[in-house]
This record gives sequence, C-alpha cells and structure tokens, in this order.
Amino acid sequence: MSATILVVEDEPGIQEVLKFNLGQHGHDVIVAGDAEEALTLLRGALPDLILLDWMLPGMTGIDFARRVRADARQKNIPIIMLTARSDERDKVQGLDTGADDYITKPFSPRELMSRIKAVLRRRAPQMTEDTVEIDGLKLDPLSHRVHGKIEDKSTALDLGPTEFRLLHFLMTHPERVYSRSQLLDQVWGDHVFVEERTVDVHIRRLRSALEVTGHDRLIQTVRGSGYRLSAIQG
Amino acid sequence: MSATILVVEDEPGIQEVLKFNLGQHGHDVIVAGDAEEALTLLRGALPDLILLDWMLPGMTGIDFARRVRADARQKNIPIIMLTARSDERDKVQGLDTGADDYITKPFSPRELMSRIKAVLRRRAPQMTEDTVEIDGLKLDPLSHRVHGKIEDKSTALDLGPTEFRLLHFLMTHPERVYSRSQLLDQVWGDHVFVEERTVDVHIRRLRSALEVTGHDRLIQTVRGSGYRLSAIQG
DNA sequence: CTCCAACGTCACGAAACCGTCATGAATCCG
DNA sequence: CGGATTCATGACGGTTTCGTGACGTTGGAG
Repeated sequence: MSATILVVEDEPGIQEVLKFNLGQHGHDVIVAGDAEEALTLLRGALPDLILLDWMLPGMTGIDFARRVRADARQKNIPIIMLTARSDERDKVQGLDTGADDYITKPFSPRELMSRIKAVLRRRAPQMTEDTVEIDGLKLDPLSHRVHGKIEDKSTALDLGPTEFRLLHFLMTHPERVYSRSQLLDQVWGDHVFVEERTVDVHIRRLRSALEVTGHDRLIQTVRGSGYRLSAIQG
Repeated sequence: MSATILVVEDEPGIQEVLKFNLGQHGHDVIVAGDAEEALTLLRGALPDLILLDWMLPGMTGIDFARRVRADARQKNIPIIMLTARSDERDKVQGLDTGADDYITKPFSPRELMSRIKAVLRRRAPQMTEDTVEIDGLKLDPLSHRVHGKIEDKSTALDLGPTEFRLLHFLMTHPERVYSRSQLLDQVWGDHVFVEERTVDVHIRRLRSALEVTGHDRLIQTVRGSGYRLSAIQG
C-alpha cells in the first residue's frame, strides 16, 4: 500500500529522516517547511496523508489542521501529528481538531510506519467522499449534512459530530455487523479510551435524531454481537 | 476475548494491581519477578501476550525482549512495555527491539486494558467469513443474518446468538453426525460446563425458528449418536 | 466571564436469552 | 407386549444484554 504523504516539518534533520523512511516503504513524499508552504502545496496536490509537526514557526499545527479541515476537498485527509512533549493537552486538542493519530518525538521509524499503515488502512474502505444514500436517507460528507424525506419533503437532521461520524461509517459499511469495539476503533480511533457502552448511548442518540424521518429503524441491534445498518428489516 | 498473559514485573505492588485488573477481565495471569524467571516460565508455557516492565533487576527489559524475539516459538508473542514517564530513549529503543506498544507509568487500569485489547485484536487471525448456503438457506456471518426462501420470497429468520452459532457450525460441517459433547465443544467452547441435554433444547429452538421456511427438516436426529445437518432426507 | 452543546459515564429497568427440569412421546429390546 | 432408553417439548427462574434517562465535565461561543 503506497501513498502520497505531505510532511509539514521545519527541522531539516527530521525532514530527512522522514523522507528516507517513507521512501523506503514506497511512499511518495512532499515536504513543506512551514504551514504557509503546506497550504500552498495543498492547492496543487491532494496527498493521502499529512504528517504534521505540532510545533511550527508562525501558524501552529492546530491552526493548520483547522484550515485543512475547513476545506471541503481536504476534509477527509487523515492527519498524524508529531508532538514534542508528551503533553496530554496538546494530544487531546489535536485529536479534537481532527488529527487521526499522534506520535510523540522522538519516535522510532517502526512505530511511525506502523501508525501510518494503520491510519491508511482505516481510511481505505471508506474512500468515498461522495454522498451516501440509503433508503432515502442522504448523507453528504462534504457539506456535513444529513437529509431525510418526510412526506416527500427533504428534511435536514441535526446530528452531533460523533453521531455524524458514526452514521457516516455505518452508511458506508451497511449490511454488516460491527461490535462495539470495532466501532470505537473506526469512529472514535484506536487511541481513545472510552467504555464500550458509550457506543450504546451514541447509537441511541443517533436513532433518536433519525426518528424525525422514521429512519431510526435503519440501525439494528444484533444481540450479543453489535450493531448493523441495513435497509432490510429483521 | 480472554487470554493468557505473562507479567514480568519486580515490584510486588504493581504485580498485585496487574493481577487483579487482568483477572477481572477474564485473563489468566502468570507472574515473573525478573527476566530469568520469565524465561524459565516461557519454556513451559506460551502466553498470548507479555507485559514487560522495562526496568528490571539484572537483565533489562531490552535484553529480555531480544531473547524472546530470538526464539522462533515466541517470536510472535506481542509485548507491551511499561516505562517510567520520562524516559523517551527507552521508548524508542523498546519499539525498535520489537515491543508492540508501550504504556507509561503511572497508568490507568482502563488505558492498560484498552491497549491489551487492541494488541490482542491486532494479532487475532481474521477468519474468513463467507456466507454459507444449503438447500436455499443462506447464512451470512458478516451481516449476522439467516435468510430462507418462502414462495420465492427471501425471508429473514430470527435466531438468538447461540442458535446462530449452532446453525453456523452445522452448515459449515454438513452431512456429518455430531454428538452432544462435540457440539458443546465446538459451539459453546471446550471450557464451559453445561448439561448435554442443553443441546437438545437449542436444537429444538433452532428447528422452531427454521420452521418458518420449512428448513427445520434440515436438522436430523440420529438416535444414540447426536445430530446432523443434511439436505438429503432420511 | 457565563452559557450551551456535546460527550462519557453511570444506574436502573426491561427484554432477551440461557440452562435446567418435568413430563410425555417415540423407539428399541427382550 | 411391557419396560427401558432416548428424545421432544413446554415451562420456569436466573442471568446477561440492551435501552434509556440523568448527571457531571469540558471546551468553545457569545
């Protein structure tokens, strides 16, 4: 699995290390020395992954990540952030802003490659940035909106961020049961430590929101296994 | 998902904490106070995971990990290392040596369990789950569904978890008689103790559920021996 | 700063599921 | 033709799993 990776990093030394290691694994590498340069490069190319140093001259990693997430085209590019300290606050803030994983410096090449592979693999099955539609329920990842029909009238549904990601994942992977643990990995991320029952609560909130258009029955409970999204009842 | 875990840790206090928490989650725990003892124990047992304190009396964690990795039998046992908070150098070296994850002390039990689960899941063999079809009866492990045809219309059948596993096993091993004891081993698991007659009851419940599409005749009783799933009558 | 939306966790009740037993039917054997 | 063995079936607590409402926290918006 080879990919195009944008590295945003100001230290030339680390730049070289990353370029070498990523190249070894068959990835194409684009390097930007600061956030401005990175944004410029992003106008010309769409990488499959962004490796982002959290401490940058000028614009910080957080601001950069926000800018990237704000652009519809780039919204779904996974971001791995490189943090110097094991500062928990940075990590949390980074993950909130939309980073997919973090890695603390100094890091081993093995760990880095492992995380890159994990992130790419996780994103792989849901490449679609197109709108998904199941049983009249439309989800548009670009506009971050969900519409359902109620008596032939399109109605917007109100979802929280987590419910949206949960629904998005389920709609791009229908007709299949996912355990709570799998959903946590896919929707929350490997690095988040939450109770499995939290999934129940969000499923409930999601169902509750979908009730408006009667689409709550799309999400089915498979006792002892997990949840499934399916237009077919049973 | 329960597993056998080898804990290599010299502090009795932490030993106890780990033993308790791991036990709570259904894992079997083997404890070694130092690397020598751990290596000795490894000759007798193959755990599913090693929890390794990086600071040990005598042989260090790095040396121990290297020894484990050198042995072909133990090569693939995942290792999670416990490191003191600040020591970044150890972390890098550890991951290079082949540790699969690290966790910094002090750690919360929840984070520890989460990482253990992640590592075990990563190692778990992904069994190929294909749909099985016999005599028009379709079972799909992915969607966790069973469909039968009734007058050319596909009809979903409602099964409980145990009935589903039972049917799944029988459909993947048709045309063969299984004793109650064998079915208990295969479907319930070899560690569970339940009455053999319990199988009868679940066979009955399964048949009852299959009645909807007339597939109850698929499961046949072989007096004195057990049960068999077969499309051929007799 | 205050307010609010979103989230994670918990506790409680409901429902589903499971294992066991009692009883009666079916089958086998002398 | 009984008697004994094996199996089917229905019923009944006990347990597990899930749904649901409530609560405390947190980060961001106003």
